[in-house]
Amino acid sequence: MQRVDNIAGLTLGELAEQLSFKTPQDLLREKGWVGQLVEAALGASAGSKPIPDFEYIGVELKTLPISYHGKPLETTYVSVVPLTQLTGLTWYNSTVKKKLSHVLWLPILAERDIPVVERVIGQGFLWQPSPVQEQQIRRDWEEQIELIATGNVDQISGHLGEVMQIRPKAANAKALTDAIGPNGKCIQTLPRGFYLKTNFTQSILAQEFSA
DNA sequence: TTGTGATCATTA
DNA sequence: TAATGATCACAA
Repeated sequence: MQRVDNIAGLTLGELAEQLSFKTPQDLLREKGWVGQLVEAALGASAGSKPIPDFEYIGVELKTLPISYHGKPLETTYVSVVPLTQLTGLTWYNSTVKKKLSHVLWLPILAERDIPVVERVIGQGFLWQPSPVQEQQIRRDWEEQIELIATGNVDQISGHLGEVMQIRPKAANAKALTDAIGPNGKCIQTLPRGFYLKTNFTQSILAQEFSA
């Protein structure tokens, strides 16, 4: 958290310079650049391993792009959605519960008209879901996992879910993976991810900064 | 191919 | 203009 406090208020350009990162003109081709930068700054065990960013303390790091008014500009990716081998899968052993059990949120003032180099790092904070918040996420998870388990993955769209939705998460629309189809047969479908809706992350920010 | 980091950009 | 569906880079 000392590191978090130390980078609060810095622009992405300033932090990039400190770490010898080259700031891109835009994020068109480097959508994960900001996340990689703050991982390096905060000492997260980088890489694409399926473990928490800070594996020894079980904390997940999430940057959160916000508008001038402090509203989240994007949904927040949580994890890949399991589409097969769902037997025995419960909320309690789900990747979503694990990932969201402890999160370090790092707001970034990232309005689209601000050049990447001038975007400002906000005050990061640790968060754990309240009982109510966990119930909201759990309901969305169980409802949508049920659809997948019963072979109705293709009926899922981003409209579902009160606070967490399922959307494509793939290299492109041609990427396919195995899933359960009607009649229990194996079908090919787009890989999906769980995303926290902006209304939910906004409430987390409100909870943190209103107090 | 799947998982990590996400944002882009068209649609509703 | 917000939200959904599409997409980008890199590592293992």
